[in-house]
Amino acid sequence: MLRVSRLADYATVVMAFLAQSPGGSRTAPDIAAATGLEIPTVSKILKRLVRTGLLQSQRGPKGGYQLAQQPEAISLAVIIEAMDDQPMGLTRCSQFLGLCANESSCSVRTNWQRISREIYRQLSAVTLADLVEDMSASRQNPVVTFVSGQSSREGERLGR
Amino acid sequence: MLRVSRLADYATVVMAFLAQSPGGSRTAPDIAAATGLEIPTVSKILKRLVRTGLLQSQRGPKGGYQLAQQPEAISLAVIIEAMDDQPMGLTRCSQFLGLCANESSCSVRTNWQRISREIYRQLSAVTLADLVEDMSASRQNPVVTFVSGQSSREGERLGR
DNA sequence: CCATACAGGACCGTTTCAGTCCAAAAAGAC
DNA sequence: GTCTTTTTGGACTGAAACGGTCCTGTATGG
Repeated sequence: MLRVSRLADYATVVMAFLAQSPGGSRTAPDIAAATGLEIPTVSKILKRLVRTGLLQSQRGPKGGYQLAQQPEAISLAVIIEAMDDQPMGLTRCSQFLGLCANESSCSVRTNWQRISREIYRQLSAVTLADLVEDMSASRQNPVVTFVSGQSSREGERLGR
Repeated sequence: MLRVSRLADYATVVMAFLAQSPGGSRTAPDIAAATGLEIPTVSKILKRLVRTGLLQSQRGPKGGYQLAQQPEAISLAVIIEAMDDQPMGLTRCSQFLGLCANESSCSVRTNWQRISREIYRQLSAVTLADLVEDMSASRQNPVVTFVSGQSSREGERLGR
């Protein structure tokens, strides 16, 4: 199984809503109503997004949340990362050291690290603007290459 | 958080061991000893790998497990998939229908589906042979383009 | 001064996953 | 033919992680 946590999933929905909503800040209850999520849950997500600098907040009446940057400047990777404090990595032994005896000689581990890094790069190449964009509509100029673009352009080979 | 389940992680190690071990089958206790995992755990993993056709098994004395195909023909994606019965997908709403009210109009959901598909493709491009290969040694001919290769060659644009 | 809204942290409940065990069947060996 | 070795399938258990909730405090504007 390979999966994004539910909180990270929700976070992308929340961010997408804020990206689409017109200028000015939205309150947590507003966002909850719009996304169909519970207020405490949305609130928790919003707090983390503020702490990591993805959102700006304003207290008091007329307060609320808004994007700290343009949708084009916010990547999926940072949104996902904002939801957890652990370092990014698909497998445990590629995240933490000292879990396995034959760590030093394990080619699987080092290769998993490369793969994790590559997938992270892919997620970094997708922006909030991409996520909001309705891809179902046929377009004349498919400029955005989305996930696959970045690495191919640079001819990356997993760090070799 | 984006992570592979621990069982899937172990499965890659088990498969890597079998790929590296000389011809003939290995018993579950053998594999457990070699990988440092518990016998029941390894056994559970082996059963699933057999059921999905990645391994061949032989009962009785002189029995054991061995790869059903060449390491070059087994991808990371199928190993990971073998460990769970759920359909592949990074987010819930991209896996199952009917979880969200505004499913039909949600661009986030459809875009997540594309991203999931793309990452699946990346994992399909990595074979067991790649995983076993020691990448730390400097090589003269870096032919294997690993994760990033496949999609760039085909100029994929997430299904557009 | 009061109402509104965010901030931070603590806390609990539940699901999910990893891990274990047991009875059964198959396949050689003697 | 029987005994031993090994896989098979399922059920069961324990624990940890995660999602979700709540409470107290602080800032802001009317």
